[in-house]
Amino acid sequence: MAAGPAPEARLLMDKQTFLDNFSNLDYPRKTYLCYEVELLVGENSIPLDEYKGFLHNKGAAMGLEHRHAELILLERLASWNLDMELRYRITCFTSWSPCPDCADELVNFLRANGHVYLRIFAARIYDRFPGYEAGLRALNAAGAEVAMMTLQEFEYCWNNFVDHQQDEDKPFPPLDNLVARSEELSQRLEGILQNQED
DNA sequence: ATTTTCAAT
Repeated sequence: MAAGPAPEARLLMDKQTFLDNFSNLDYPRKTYLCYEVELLVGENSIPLDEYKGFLHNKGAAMGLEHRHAELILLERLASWNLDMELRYRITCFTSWSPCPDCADELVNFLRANGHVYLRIFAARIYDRFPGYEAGLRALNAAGAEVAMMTLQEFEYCWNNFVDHQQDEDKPFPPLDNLVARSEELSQRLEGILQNQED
């Protein structure tokens, strides 16, 4: 077998895939999720690059199982067998915020794994199903940070998860209205999280 | 200028 890439070489996301799926001005019918893990040691955090990557939901090809992105993340997490004696922070950048069911699953995971802290930055609010607000609040109440992606997170993802070999493509191309839309969504999310409906 | 949402609310 030919020598493969070094173990630390990770697959990066195609530029256009990122732009198409993380744009907060569109409504793609799939979800991408970038994730990274840090080990928390005292006041410090150590990036664990072997647990850095991205995934997307498993679609609906006839008869095949479909699965939301968050559930795939939880499967990967389980496979890593993170040390229960240590503390970790998982940061996700997801193109759609978690649906109510996925929010429940994440809450269950957090309850069972007190050594894992979770941060979720979403490009858009997935408000298709009733209960999405309560789901986001439940996540928040379970200790997860839930926020919208701002320009800072878009740039971070671009620099850390996206393949832009050519120099001319290096800086994140600021999409029209992306920042304004992000601010709008952040205000809306803040309202959702502060609401005490349930 | 528009559109609408990880198949199946």
